[in-house]
Amino acid sequence: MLSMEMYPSLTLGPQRIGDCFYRDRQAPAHMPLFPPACDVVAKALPPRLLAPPPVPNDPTTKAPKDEVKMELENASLWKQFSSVGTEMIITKKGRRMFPGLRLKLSGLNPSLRYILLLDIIPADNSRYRFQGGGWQAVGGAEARLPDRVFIHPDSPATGAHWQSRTISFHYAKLTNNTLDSQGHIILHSLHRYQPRVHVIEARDVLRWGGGQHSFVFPETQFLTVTAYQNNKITELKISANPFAKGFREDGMNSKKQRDARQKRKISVLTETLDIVNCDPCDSTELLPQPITTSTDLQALALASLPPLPDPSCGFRPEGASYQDTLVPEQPLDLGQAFMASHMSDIGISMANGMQGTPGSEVANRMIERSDTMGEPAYTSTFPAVQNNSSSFPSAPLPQTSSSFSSLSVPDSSDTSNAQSMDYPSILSSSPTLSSSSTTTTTTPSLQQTSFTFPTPPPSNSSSPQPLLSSSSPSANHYHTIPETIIPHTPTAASFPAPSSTCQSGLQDQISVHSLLTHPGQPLLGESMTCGNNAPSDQSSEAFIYPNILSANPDPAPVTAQPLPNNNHPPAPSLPCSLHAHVAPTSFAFSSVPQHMQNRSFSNMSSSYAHHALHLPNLSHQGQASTFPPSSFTHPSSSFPHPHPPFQPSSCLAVSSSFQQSVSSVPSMPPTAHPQNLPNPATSSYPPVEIGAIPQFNPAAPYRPEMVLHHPSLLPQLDPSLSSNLPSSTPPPALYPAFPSYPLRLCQDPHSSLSIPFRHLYRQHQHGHAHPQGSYLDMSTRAVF
DNA sequence: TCACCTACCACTTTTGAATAGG
DNA sequence: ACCTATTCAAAAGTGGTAGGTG
Repeated sequence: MLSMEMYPSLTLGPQRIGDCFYRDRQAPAHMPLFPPACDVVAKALPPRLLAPPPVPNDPTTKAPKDEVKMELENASLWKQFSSVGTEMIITKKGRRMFPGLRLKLSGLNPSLRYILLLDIIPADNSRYRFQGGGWQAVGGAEARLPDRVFIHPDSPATGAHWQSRTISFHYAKLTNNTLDSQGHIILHSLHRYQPRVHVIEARDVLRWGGGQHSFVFPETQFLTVTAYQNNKITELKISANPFAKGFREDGMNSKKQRDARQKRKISVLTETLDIVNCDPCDSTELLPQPITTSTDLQALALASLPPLPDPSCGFRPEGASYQDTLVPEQPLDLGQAFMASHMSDIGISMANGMQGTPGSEVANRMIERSDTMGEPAYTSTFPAVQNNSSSFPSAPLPQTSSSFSSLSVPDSSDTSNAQSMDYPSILSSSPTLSSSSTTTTTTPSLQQTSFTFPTPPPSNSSSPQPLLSSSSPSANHYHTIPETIIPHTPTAASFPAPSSTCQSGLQDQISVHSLLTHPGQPLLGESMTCGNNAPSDQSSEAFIYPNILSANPDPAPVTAQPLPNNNHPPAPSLPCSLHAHVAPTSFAFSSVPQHMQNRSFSNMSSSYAHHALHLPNLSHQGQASTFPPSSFTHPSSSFPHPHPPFQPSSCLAVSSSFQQSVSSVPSMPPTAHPQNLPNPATSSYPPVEIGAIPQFNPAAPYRPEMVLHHPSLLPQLDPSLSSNLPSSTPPPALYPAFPSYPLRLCQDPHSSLSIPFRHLYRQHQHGHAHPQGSYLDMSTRAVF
């Protein structure tokens, strides 16, 4: 509604998800979601991003911009996961993220309209494998995939709208299908990623506004998997995700229940067999054996189960193997109770012939409870997180644990803090809990420009640590990338923690930028520590998700305030910011013509359509080599330091303009190695780009007029419009775009921005829009 | 042989249409 | 006739798991 009012011209205004969905359904699937138009969009976007309009004189925007803050509402939940090593399932059809990103925005101008985008960039250039209870880098990352951005379904909406509610990106889906046509965010399995949220001011519905802010929450980093590797993660997901309720101890789909069902089946079969066959053979084989243990029973049952009883004999030796697989763990996991439950179950089934008797259920539950209670592992493990015991036993992290433990600052006050928290209790809380816990908000780390945050770690809060613990360590500081950017050496590191350390100022700055831009690097962590001494522990290789929870307590909402890129370069960090900007800018859309910058989005409505805009590799990769895991600072190492442990809660504030963060990375040619990044001068990214940065370049090619009056978008929705765009003239790229996805830009400034939205709109109308949000494909693939 | 991916299962939650009541 | 509340069924989201693939 609101949106509608706000954007009268847009018939589709910000709709409810349901509405979008409905439309989608209505629309025949015949339309490809990402028609060429998407490319256009992508093309259009980047440029704009790169050079956000200065809008210096606009009083209305200024104040707010500076204070734009974003908090991660469910930070505590994220921290719980990150302490163990967050894993996200990706499937061909697309899988939602859990936990989802629940954010609180503040500092926006209530009257201005903003677009919220979510993109996910590689956190480093490695591929991982779960070994020895931990994640370890085992090689280089795979080729980049098309960068897609998920547009929050409410976009565009006023600052008042965004600030009046919790912003959730839970509708965004992740897929490993490189040919995905649904617009889901495409990721590689077994890679580490960092979600980013961008707030873009849309002064006019049609154009990008001057303000762009990017936020990164280190604790939201995750590894993509097609099947969970870490049992602790599975437990956390089950306990916190309502949809997985069935897998909880008391759920009907719990291991126990499933086993019980299986047993029942078996028992039924066995009974049947007994009855039917009454064959001595069967009886002797099955029954005689004392069903002392559930396992035995199962084994027996299983053995007989699959193939119907052989006339000759129901029991099959081979079955043993089968049973082994099934049974073995139960005792371990569940303990006696479990076994008992089985026994009871069996007994009942045997006696009654079946299941489901209430009594048995109750008994089971009782048992289960006792199991839970008794099960130390779960609780202990969690809490232990901080300790070595950590979830990531693996390896190399040796000290990490110790270091982490030290880090973990027990903030008594901070209950939210995972560390202090009782894991079990946490678990018990369901999703909602998350929300509650979520109350603890974390602020994003500044990515680019602003490094204002050296705020001391809030003590309270939640906190803690992000996966990146490594990165986190420097919470307060924005680490820039370590001076020495070491080529990534995948093998060594187990989750390479992003190096938190930033050593040199310049580099730091750069690194910061690179963080954003470069996936390769641990975004956050590194950038966080700018300048400080953060120890860079390159050794960090070892662990990825340190158990740390967090040490830092600081709740405080250290809200990251992204610096408005536009107008004000963060003074303090200026140098850094510059680099950061520069690099990014230059590279990202170097090719993009400036005029592009001015593009407006014609139809925001389109966003509803759920399209994905492909931004040419915004985030990705470039990085890869840049930050070798080794380079990452290991949190553990860092801990000892003076720096307060990174606070997860505090995010990196990336105030930077969206463009920077976004653009920079993507554009990096694969070839361009991170190594290059660090040094601006040397870097492949020409300084020239700097000018492009609005903040720095007042004269930036921002042309308000173009943007301002946008004719109603609807009229332009016509698909044909896209054709109008100057198609792409591929702007000369300063930096070769990622090979796979060459960036093509639109020449026509006027149309360019609008196109994306038009496209979106159109898709929405006709394509398979995503009910829950739009996706922008930032990369222009030949495919499209 | 192993690591990884896919499809399917059973379960739960969410969503929207249909219906009933005021 | 209109609006609101309730009910129900379908759709979608979950992790587990067997089987397939390279």
